[in-house]
Amino acid sequence: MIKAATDSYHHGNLRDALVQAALDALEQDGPAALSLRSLARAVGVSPTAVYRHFANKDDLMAAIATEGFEGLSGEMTRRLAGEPDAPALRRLMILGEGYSGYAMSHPAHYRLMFGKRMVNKDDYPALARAAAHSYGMLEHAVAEAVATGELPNVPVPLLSTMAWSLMHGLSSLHNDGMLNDPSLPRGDALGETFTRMLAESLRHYSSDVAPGKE
Amino acid sequence: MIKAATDSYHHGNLRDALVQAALDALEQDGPAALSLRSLARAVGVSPTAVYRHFANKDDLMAAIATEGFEGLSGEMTRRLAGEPDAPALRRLMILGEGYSGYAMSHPAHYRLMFGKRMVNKDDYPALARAAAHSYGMLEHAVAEAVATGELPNVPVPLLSTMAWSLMHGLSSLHNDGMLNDPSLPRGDALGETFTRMLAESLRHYSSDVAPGKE
DNA sequence: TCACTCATGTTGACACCGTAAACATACACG
DNA sequence: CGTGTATGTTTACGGTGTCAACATGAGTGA
Repeated sequence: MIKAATDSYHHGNLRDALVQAALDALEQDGPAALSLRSLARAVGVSPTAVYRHFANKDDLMAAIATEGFEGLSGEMTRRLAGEPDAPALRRLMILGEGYSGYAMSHPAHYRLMFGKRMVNKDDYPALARAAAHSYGMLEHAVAEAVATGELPNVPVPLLSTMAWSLMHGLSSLHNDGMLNDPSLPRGDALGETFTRMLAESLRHYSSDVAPGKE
Repeated sequence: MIKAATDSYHHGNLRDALVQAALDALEQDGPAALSLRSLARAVGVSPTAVYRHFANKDDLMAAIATEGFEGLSGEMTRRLAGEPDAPALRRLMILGEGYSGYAMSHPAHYRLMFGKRMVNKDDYPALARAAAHSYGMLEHAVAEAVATGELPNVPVPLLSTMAWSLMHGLSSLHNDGMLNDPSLPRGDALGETFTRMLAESLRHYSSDVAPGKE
C-alpha cells in the first residue's frame, strides 16, 4: 500500500496515494464513491490537504483520466509486443482488440476518461498528451496499412477516426449495458468481431465515395 | 412557458414543467446546472416538491433521458418521411445521419441519455422502451437491407450493433471534443461520411469472416 | 548548530446538494 | 357541505467542494 513515508503530518507522497485510492474506489465502489473527502479519508488525511496537490476535483479527475489513457496505450503496446512480426492490418486488429479489451475491463475508469469534466482538455495538457498518444498508435497503424495497400487509399485521419469511433462506441454501449441481444457475442469477443469485420470490409472498399475535405 | 395553471400553491403540471426546465438548463448551462434545487427554483417551487413527482434525482434524469430517446426517434422518423421512396440501404443511411445529427446538436442531453445514472435501466421501463424503440428503427432498416440484398447476409443484430456503435462512438467523440484533426469533415458531415463509408464497404463484404455466436 | 522559509497538512467555515419527516393547503368527490 | 387525498411547504440532517487562516516540520544557508 502506498502509505506515509514518515508517520505523521507530512504524508510523503500524497499525490500518488490519492490517485491510487481513486483508482481503487473506482474499481470497487463505482464512480459515485469518488469524492474528495472520501479519498482523503481513505488516505488518512484531512479533506483540504488534497488542494496542496490538485487545484480542484476536476484536476484530480484529469490525473486519473490521464492514467487511464496511459493504461490503454500500455495494454495496446503489450499486445503488439506479443506478435512482433504481424503485418500492418493484423497489427491494427490487435490494437482494436486491445482497446476494447481495456475499455471493457475498466468500465468506470473508461467512462471517467471521457467524462464531462474532461471536455475542456485544454486545461489539462498531460491528459491531452496521453489521449493523443493513444490515438497516435491507432493512426500510425492505419497509415502503415494504407502504405502496404492492406487498406484502401482513403485519408488516414478518416480511417483512423472511423475505427476509433467504432471501438469507442462499442465499448461505451457495452459498458452502459446497452447490448443485451442474446445472439450477440460477449464483450471482448464482440470487439474482436467488429475489428475483423471493419478491417475485412474496408479492404474491399473503393475510395471514390469518401471525400477527404472538399 | 409551462407555468402554473392556478397561481398559488398547486402548480398544475409540475412534472412537465420540471422536465422542461431541466431541458432548458441542459442546453443553456450544461449538465452541471442540473440540480433538483435549481430546477425547483426555476419553476418557482420548494425543493422537496419534486419528490411528489419523482422518486429521486435519478428518476427525474431517467425521464429526461426518455425524452431524449423519443426526440432521437422523432428526428429519424422525420427524416425518413422526407424520402418516402428511398431504397433500404438509403433509408439506413438516413437513419445514421439523423442519429448523429440529433446527438451532435444536443450534446448535453445526449450525454445524459447514456449517463452513469442510466446504467440500471431495469428501474426505468419507460426509458428502456424508448431506447429499444430507437434501436428497433435501426434494426428494422438493417433487416430490410439484408432482405433486399443491399447488405450481405450477416446476422442482423451484428450489423445493427456495428452501425449503432459507429454512430454512437462518432457522436460521443465529437461531443467530447476529441475530434480535432483539421483535415476531418465537420460534425454532421462526418456522420454522413461514415454512414456512407460503412454502407458502401459492407456491401462488398463477404460474410464468411463474421461468426454469429460461437 | 541554529534560525528561517516554505512546502505540506489541519481547522473551521460557508454555500450548496439530495433527501427524509412532519405539516399545510386546496381540489375533487361523496 | 364535509372530507380525503394529491400536491406543495418547512425544517432538518449529513454529505460535498472549496476558501481562508493557521500549524507543522523538513531542508537550507549562516
